[in-house]
Amino acid sequence: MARPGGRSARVQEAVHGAVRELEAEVGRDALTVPLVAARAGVTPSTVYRRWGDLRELLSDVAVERLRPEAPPEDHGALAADLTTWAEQFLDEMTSPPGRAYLRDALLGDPDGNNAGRCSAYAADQIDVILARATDRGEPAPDVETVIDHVVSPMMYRILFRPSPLDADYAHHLVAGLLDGPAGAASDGTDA
Amino acid sequence: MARPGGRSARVQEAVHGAVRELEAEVGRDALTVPLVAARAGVTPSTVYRRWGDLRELLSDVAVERLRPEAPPEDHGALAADLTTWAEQFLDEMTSPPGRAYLRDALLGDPDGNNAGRCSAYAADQIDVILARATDRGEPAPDVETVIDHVVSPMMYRILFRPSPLDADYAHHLVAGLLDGPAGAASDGTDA
DNA sequence: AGCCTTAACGCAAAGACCTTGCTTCTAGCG
DNA sequence: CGCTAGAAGCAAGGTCTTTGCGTTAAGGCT
Repeated sequence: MARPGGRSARVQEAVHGAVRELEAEVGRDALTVPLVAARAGVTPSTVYRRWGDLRELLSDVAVERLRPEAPPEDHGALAADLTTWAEQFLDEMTSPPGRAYLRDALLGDPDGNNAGRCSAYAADQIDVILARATDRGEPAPDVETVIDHVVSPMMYRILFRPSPLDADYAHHLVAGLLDGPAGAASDGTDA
Repeated sequence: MARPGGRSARVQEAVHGAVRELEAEVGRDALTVPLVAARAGVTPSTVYRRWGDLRELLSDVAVERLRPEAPPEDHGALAADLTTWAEQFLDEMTSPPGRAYLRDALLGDPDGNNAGRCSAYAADQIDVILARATDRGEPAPDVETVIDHVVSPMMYRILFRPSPLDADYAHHLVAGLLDGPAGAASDGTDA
């Protein structure tokens, strides 16, 4: 049984905090379970039992850091909202820490739950943007379409390509989506 | 200095072979450096010195397995070639072993070389398909455009989404590219 | 052909990490 | 207030990882 309010929660917070502190102090590559456990004031076996592995622990912490802290900015028009969001998203994810968190989140993730959460964060943000557009009466594409045309290409290039990416690329993708073919209509994409 | 033809090459082949054998015999999760080394007939320290890490070794082996073994099939038309290739690509990558190799390849890859190689494999295959189309006189999109519109969405969903993917999705992506906006014209995408 | 140079491997010891059985603690419940 | 069970502490044992040093062998040179 989960006991969210008790000792378990305190331990989890202490361990997550220890990871964040030590990442800043000694660097991500120098982290070890015994080190984190000592900083958090728990025994290593506690960490191993709860997370099973340093990578899974780092994955948990990384996902926390990838969670957006605020809803996307409202610029009064779909194109501006999407473009700004995509630029900020790309900027965050291409930065060295962003890449590191992304890798960690994907890496220590046997069942894909954390990866799914990352994807859901982006989808939620996009959903807000599209809902605003609909409220304004603007025609808006489907969330899945935005993911296919904007999020996926950025992620693919971040993960697989060494070359750097700039805001122009994000702009180009959004323009290709909105000015393009099925511009504002949903096209029934589904996974 | 690299000494490609000598002992180094034999050791590398023996170790790679040991990984493939043991993956089949005991499963990927049961692999350890000492185990692989013993099977390959080398000492663990050799593996640690050359690869540094079990993950980097697995990454190397995984990239080898992701290399396409033959040029894409020629069906006499761009749409058929791309659709067939995308379907086969998706099928390979969504299979449990495909996902595992993909994860391993991305995972133990500090400088992104292996990820870049994976991306280059796909780009090369697409390049062949597009060159054929051009030779036939068909209008063909840019490689980068195909990557943005077809490869990236598949990869994103494989890596970040738990839901299964079928051939219809690949078909849908190719159709969206060719029937869509810039259908056959290059649009100058670049990383 | 035979020596030289040097990268790469083998060996072995030391240290760090991971696992696991058992005990103790504490939050929630009757 | 006592009970129950999930979670943490403790400690020992085993496995993995690192590292220094000697040896081997591939490639170059005369």
